[in-house]
Amino acid sequence: MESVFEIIAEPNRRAILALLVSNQASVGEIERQLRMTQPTVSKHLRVLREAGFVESTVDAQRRLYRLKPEPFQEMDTWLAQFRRFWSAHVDALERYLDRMDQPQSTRPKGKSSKKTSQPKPRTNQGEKK
Amino acid sequence: MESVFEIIAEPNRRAILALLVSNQASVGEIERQLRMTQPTVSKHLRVLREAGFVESTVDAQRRLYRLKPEPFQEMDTWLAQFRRFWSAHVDALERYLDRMDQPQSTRPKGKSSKKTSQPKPRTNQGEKK
DNA sequence: TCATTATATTCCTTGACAAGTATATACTCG
DNA sequence: CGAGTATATACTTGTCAAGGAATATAATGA
Repeated sequence: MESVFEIIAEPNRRAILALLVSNQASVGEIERQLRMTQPTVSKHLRVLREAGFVESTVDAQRRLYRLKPEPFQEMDTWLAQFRRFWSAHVDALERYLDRMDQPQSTRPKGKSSKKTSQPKPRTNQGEKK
Repeated sequence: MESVFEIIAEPNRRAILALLVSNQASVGEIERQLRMTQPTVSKHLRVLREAGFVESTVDAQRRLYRLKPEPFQEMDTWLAQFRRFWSAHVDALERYLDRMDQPQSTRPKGKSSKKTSQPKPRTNQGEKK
């Protein structure tokens, strides 16, 4: 359980994080809102705390948990290496759809401001099993 | 193995994705570059393919694998709900560091009451929105 | 002090999954 | 055709994490 990716692989932990994004919450509040048992909530919160996703402060007998930003930034950094790739694909899709909108011979107005070069047709190929 | 988050929880799969971001590659190339056994590579590629992270085309006896954008966009969408939160924190940290840079007085002494401290060295890079 | 509330922890069982080994499938070329 | 190459799959095993039940710890208030 070392990486941030393993931490968020667990659905209940993602639910807890999504809950905490709007407000801090106590264990009992999380327990009721997400309909999980109390030990389950506490155990997931421990994992999240040790991974730096949340921190807690004491309020009488309660403990209030709230998000910490660092692991999210780390995920975003990892994702960034793919961002250029996928946005290129989105652009290609946009150009394709733009062209579909136009009658095939004449294309009077350019909606997308990108370049309209089309060097390579997509390899559209089926999968089998 | 349902969600995209479980897929990328596995370090070898993340390595494969990171390798494919620059170029498509055959199973054998992945095997050599990442020093994994061939069945391990094939099995991870199967998982990645079924989850929509990669697609393959046949080139003689080889199969060339390349990335597909959709799951990355899905991750980005999930991450987006936290982005407002963490950028607010980055802004707060920046303001704090800006204030530290000022040689001015008006330094309140003991300010924080209860907080889990988090030592963070400042990496200097000025950026404003 | 005791009772109550809130949370953390321990023990146990179960299931998922990753890797290794062996084998199967598929394509190419002589 | 057979040999060689490239990839996929089957089967087994070890590890590890998630959840349930019970219990421990801690703070509050009477």
